[in-house]
Amino acid sequence: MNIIYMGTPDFAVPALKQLAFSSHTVSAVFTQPDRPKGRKMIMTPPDVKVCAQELGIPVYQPDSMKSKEALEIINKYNPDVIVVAAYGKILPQAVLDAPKYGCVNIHGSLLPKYRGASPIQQAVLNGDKITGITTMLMDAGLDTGDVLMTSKTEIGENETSGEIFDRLALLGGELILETLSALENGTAVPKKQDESLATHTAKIDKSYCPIDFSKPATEVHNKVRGLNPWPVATSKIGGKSVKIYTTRLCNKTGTSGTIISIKPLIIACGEGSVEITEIQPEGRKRMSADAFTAGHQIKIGETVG
RNA sequence: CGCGGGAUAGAGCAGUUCGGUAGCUCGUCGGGCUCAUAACCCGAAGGUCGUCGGUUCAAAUCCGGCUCCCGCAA
Repeated sequence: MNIIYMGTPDFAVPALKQLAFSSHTVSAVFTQPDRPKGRKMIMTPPDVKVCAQELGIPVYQPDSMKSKEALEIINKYNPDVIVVAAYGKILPQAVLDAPKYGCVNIHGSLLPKYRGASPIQQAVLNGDKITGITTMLMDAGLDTGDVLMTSKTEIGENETSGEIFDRLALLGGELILETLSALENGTAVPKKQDESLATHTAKIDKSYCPIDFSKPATEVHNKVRGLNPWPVATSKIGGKSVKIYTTRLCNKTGTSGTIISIKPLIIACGEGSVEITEIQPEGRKRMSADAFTAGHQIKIGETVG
């Protein structure tokens, strides 16, 4: 099939590669414009752009898909299907209607659960044991289109959003190939989503970061791994803010929000406690908890947060 | 020139104010204690103090340039 691919971050890269190396043809890639990033606000191209350029595929970065120009570019390529993965822009009806088979979205959850911007993080934050990838025919709503295929995967007790991201990105690449085959062969069966089961996820930002140690340990642990690798859960130790990258559940107990063990570094929560295994103090590099406690004067009973 | 922290032994840190013998916690190695140990005791190795230059009898420390790392904000 003749494909136009739309996607932006690293999550969308594996599927693009799989399609590019398949029997299909990716004739054009749409992605977000380059944006200033980091401390020096250096203009940085999206991961998908970098990948597409390596593959020698033309890249388009329109500010809006609602413009006439964007639609003209799409029509010029006369695509059989548009594949969308974490593109980050709303597609107007004219674009949705442009390809013969419509627009197929690769979404990082088992729809109708977790529609919206941060399905993977929310699954981890909620402590879900299972998640997956859904391919669906896009309609005008936000992730409300008919479901084509799904692929499930388990979430390990200590897995982070980043790890699930990587895994789902690969699964998404496999599933989109199967989905396109099914569409081509006419064996695809679109299923309506059960609206009563639908949930929405908002974009994650840094207001999610501070840890509340009065909450149960499982909730704290889910927050830490759900916000890893970005934006990362935070707290304060000894008056300095720290990022907490990884934790393990621990069954020791004590006054919530206090340090009850130095080696290993354990902090009591509302129920149970968590062992901190990787941490990053302000202005320092990421380090193991052992390294952190070796160089900082931490006392048992000290309050955290 | 958005604000700020940092670079010292394998790791994490102190020492810099006020120049004068290179320190701490941990790890490593050796020995001891112990039924035993990631516990405890004794000992040892390991550092051109990021880099270049300046001041000085003397610089980790004072002055200037450069490189790299990180937090905040976006």
